[in-house]
Amino acid sequence: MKDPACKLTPLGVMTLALLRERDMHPYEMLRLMRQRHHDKLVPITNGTFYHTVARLQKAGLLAEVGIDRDGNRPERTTYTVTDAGTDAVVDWVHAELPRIDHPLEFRVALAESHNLPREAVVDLLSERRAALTGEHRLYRDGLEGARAKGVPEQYRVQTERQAALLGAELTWLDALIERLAASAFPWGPDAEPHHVTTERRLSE
Amino acid sequence: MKDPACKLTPLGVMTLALLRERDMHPYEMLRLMRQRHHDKLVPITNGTFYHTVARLQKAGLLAEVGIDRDGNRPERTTYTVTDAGTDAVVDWVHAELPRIDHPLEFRVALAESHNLPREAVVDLLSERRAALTGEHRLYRDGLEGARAKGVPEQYRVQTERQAALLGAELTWLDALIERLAASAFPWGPDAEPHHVTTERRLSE
DNA sequence: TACGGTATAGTCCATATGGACTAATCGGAA
DNA sequence: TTCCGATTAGTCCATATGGACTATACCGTA
Repeated sequence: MKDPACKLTPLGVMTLALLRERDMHPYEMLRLMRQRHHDKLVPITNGTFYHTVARLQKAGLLAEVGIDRDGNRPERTTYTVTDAGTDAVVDWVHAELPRIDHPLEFRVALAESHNLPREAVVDLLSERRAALTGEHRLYRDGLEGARAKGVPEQYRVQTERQAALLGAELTWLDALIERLAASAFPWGPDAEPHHVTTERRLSE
Repeated sequence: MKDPACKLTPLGVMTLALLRERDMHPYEMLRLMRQRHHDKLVPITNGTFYHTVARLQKAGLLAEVGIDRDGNRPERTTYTVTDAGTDAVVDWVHAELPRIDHPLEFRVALAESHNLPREAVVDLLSERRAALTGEHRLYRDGLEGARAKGVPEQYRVQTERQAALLGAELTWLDALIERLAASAFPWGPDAEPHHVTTERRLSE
């Protein structure tokens, strides 16, 4: 039922999400993403990006809305996101938000989680917290066992780090869920629409 | 000078590192890595793994040492790591340990850092700490600015998480560097050789 | 006016990845 | 004995990725 969204890559999701703000041509999306440092979230290279756009179009998740030409520069095709594309983003976030493998996917899902209603996000993040707690215990037990068995510390540093980071993530997650559930701040695209880009427009 | 090691993938490094323990055939490496949960560190799929071995062999980093046959099952080629392969691991860890982009690569580098002498690791991790501190400040400043500009909290959650995790990593890293520098525990493969696998051997 | 550098807007290709598929053998139950 | 499923040991291919390359237009300077 929620199957067709399975093939989306993180960059694909970010592309669709960007187009929800307004219609754009590919190079403009590239510039925007880089200006907003979204390339810290996901590696964005030219080749991958243009391929992604082509794939999304073939999948019917975005569509051309016009071709304009500025001066004598190459034509630029402007794209818009389709209804299927909007649904795909929502479904993808729904699927990735509770998962604890795929750290990269989670970051993107979290960044786009405002596309879902507050209660859904609280539920999905609680599910994630449960999984994370289990994973944390697994690591701590594993380390305990290794220490007991006399595995030297130099072979455990990586696992110790992982356990420490899992702990930190749990702390952060608990705080977020609590604030979300208590409605400590507004949520949802209707509540506070993404403010329109104030930077100088690209063409003009 | 340290150039030829540049093309190594994380899985390639782990493969070479495994072969430093003893000669093995590919399927045995696969089993061992999975038994040791190295697939939590790096995704390990069949296709990728066998391709990786082939690539390493073509690059001269590992070499066949014999083909045996057990019963009537398919032949298994046993591999060993070459001197070039050993150097490549050391160079790769040297290059990746101080870097703060490439989180996956860092985890592998950390897991294999015992291949380097203690002082080198202290230096490289200190370099990493400096970079990490800068990144952390960047995030905190960015968040400060966003808050000042009135960017709604729902659009900042991902960045807040990143900042929190950076903080946790700094804390962990400081502790590790201090203990390493103070020689709080043994270090280096000569100090405490990796204990020989106690599990039941595969063939026999 | 010639000229070099940067911004625009991509294309192209070698390589890496994931996962479905193959094929033989072994062990145990009916 | 025969059949079923798991284990062993990979192969193969479609797709994704990174990064080098192209080509034009604009802008400031000498």
